Amino acid sequence: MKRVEKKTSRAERKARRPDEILEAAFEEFAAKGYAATRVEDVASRLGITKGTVYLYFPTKEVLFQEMFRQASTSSADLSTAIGSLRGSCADRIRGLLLISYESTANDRKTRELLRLSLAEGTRFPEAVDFYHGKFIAPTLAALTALVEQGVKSGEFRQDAAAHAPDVLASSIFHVAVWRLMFAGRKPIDGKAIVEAHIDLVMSGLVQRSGRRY
Amino acid sequence: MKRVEKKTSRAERKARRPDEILEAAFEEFAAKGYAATRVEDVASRLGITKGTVYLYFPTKEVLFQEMFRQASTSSADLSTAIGSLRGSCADRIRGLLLISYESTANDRKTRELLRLSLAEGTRFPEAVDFYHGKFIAPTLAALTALVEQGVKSGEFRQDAAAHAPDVLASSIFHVAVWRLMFAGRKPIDGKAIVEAHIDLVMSGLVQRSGRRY
Amino acid sequence: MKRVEKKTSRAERKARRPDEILEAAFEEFAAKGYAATRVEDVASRLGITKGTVYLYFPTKEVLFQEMFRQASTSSADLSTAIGSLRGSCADRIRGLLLISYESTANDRKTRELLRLSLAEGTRFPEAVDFYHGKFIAPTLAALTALVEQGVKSGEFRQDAAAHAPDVLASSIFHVAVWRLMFAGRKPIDGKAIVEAHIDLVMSGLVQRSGRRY
Amino acid sequence: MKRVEKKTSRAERKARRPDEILEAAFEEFAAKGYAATRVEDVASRLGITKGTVYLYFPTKEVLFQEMFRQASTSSADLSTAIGSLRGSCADRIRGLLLISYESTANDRKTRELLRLSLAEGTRFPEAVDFYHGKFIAPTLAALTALVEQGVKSGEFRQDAAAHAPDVLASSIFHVAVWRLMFAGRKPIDGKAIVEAHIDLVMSGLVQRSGRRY
DNA sequence: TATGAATGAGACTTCATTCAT
DNA sequence: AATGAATGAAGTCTCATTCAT
Repeated sequence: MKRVEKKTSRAERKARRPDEILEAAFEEFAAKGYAATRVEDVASRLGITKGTVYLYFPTKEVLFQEMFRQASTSSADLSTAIGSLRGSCADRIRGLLLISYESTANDRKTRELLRLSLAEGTRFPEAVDFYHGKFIAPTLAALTALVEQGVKSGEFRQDAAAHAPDVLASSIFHVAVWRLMFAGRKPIDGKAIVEAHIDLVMSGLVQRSGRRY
Repeated sequence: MKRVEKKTSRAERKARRPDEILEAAFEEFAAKGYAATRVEDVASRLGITKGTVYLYFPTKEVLFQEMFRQASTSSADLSTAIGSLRGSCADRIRGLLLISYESTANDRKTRELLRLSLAEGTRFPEAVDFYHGKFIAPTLAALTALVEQGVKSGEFRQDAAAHAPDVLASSIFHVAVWRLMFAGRKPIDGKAIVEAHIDLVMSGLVQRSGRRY
Repeated sequence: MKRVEKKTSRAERKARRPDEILEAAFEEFAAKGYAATRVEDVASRLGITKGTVYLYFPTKEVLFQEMFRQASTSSADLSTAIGSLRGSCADRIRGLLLISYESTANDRKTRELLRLSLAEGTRFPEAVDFYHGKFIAPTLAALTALVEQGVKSGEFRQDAAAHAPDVLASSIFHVAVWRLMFAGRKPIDGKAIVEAHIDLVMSGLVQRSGRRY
Repeated sequence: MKRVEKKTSRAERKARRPDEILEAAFEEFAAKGYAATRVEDVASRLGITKGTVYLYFPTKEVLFQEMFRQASTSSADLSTAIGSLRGSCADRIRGLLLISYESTANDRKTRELLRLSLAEGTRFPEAVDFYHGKFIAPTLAALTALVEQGVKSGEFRQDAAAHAPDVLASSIFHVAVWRLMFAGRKPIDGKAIVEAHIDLVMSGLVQRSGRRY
């Protein structure tokens, strides 16, 4: 294959190779799934040959696993963002969900990892564990903590504590799944939905003098 | 292969064959995805051979498409159930969502169709269209109608009309996706979550004298 | 591939396939060694394709092992022949060695198995065990028994008992190795050598009248 | 790769490289055969890389051929040793066979060259010629000369002259092949066998007093 | 109708060889 | 001189599809 950039030194190229390959692998696996992706397709994306891919990753399986690991890790760290939230529990929940939306439903990479988790979970259970540990668990844990705090402080209804975290998180999945299914064919305003969801759920969550619907 | 049931006549068997095969195909495709499923795996499930499958379906692709079509169609018809709802808009929405939950998130078959839509959508866009037409569109359309009616009648907040249908449907996606990802490994009480979700969103949706949180 | 014989029924063909393939595998492996033989070469010999070979043998390794096993087993059974020997110990030893010569050094198949044992013994230790069990052990065991008997009866020298079996068997290895190395390029009269060897070992090279050399 | 010996000068190292490589190649080819040996395996033995091997040998084939040539040549020169034999023909034959045993059956390197000759003879006929020219031909030629001389002088039987050289040499092949096949798994006392063989061939297995068997 | 032997295209993986550094 | 990244031909094995029985 032809040299793309003359300036890049061999050492630099070599240092970047694994990440480049992982990146290309992400694109291919996300687009076609594990089984339907050929190692050569991954290589072609970079203008290299399949042999070169095998220089860095011993098998297609490992390539997939490393790709998933890297893609999960390269995304913005939720925990950090979660730590910087301020305000009332309601405020913090809103902030948390918006962060979570941005990193999970609105971020193409994370969205595709969700697809891969669903599609390849049988063959790669660790991928699902990764996804859970990186995206789902932190959000739910933080939501649970905030909801409990809100209940304790009397800010939230007592009875809602049990399922509120799942309820709160659901619009994020909704938007993510929608986009995975319909790509650009049926566009939705994800942020507006998530905000409306927060708004509506919060109205219900917050203690009120009046009675229910 | 040995005859499984002696009583079934040849003609009966023959008449059922296509459906049996589609059923077996569903199981295999759901478990392994399109590319990783072998036509022989499908046949083995029925104790027949590859060749017989090709007697009824010309290619693996067609087998997948027919399987998807049949699996979508065999499920309970949402529209009928929707038509039988009675009561206030809130009541009918609650009823609708519970029906939708049962047929979408709580029904293994429909859940796996969601997985396949996400996993194979690139290769089989019609599958996605099917899924949308059969499960998503009817629910959203009915929700939209009910919300609009509720807004008109003053039962619901005006401003929430725009995104309420998506918000209301979210927990169903949430539960469906959760179960697809974690199977039995992280069980959730789907119905309770959906009900809590309805409860909380309704509290927010319903017109109230008091102010917001 | 074209049908070679119209008369052969499918079932007959199928029944013979494994042995045919093993036979072809023997020829290829013997000629080129394990690593240098392609499964396709084996198939081509029969006018079939590699896929067919994999219908009967799961891997090239198994093909080799089965081939070796079959080739060892298909050869004439030494033990039977050994049992039918009659006469003095010397007569029986002569008879035994001639049988052994015929089946080991003079039989192309067995000879090639010796080559494969030597060439592929590292990768296939069971092959060596097979060869030993089928060709070497029976001959040496019978020789040992006959020599012991001859020593007991006073027919043979006492002091020679220890190594006589190995000494007696030597010329067979000699002829076998020679033919493996030089094929037709340096022909030898194997039988004459083995007979001369028997003769000399029995009676001695040195002139009879006087004392030893 | 790290420098193995600090004291060795660059020039010295360079001068030795070809031989080092051939030595490493010998070990690898002997252990795995030509086709199963990777050039990189050879390099690794020396702590160098593939590329370096190609600096000295243009192809794997040439590497094998040069290795075989060098390994054959590096062994003790039979002809010299043969020339220094003294005594009766029987004595000289005994001496010759013991020398031949030491250099052929008892010397690991020569033994492995025999294996390679048998295993790779098809692909490398020159290897076989080398082996013959270096180890077999000199021994047989000397044996032939000695036997002829012994027959002429009346020391040996007339009738045995024709095949005696082959007969005399056979125990050496026997021991060599045995060791190649069974390595340490079935140890034999090679020298004792060769000596017993010489003894028996010279004097005969059969008791001396009477006539032949 | 059903079988399953056979095919052959195609995918993964290996490795001899090259060559820029 | 030495490296080792890169190539690409080649080999093992799989599997959708065909077709004679």
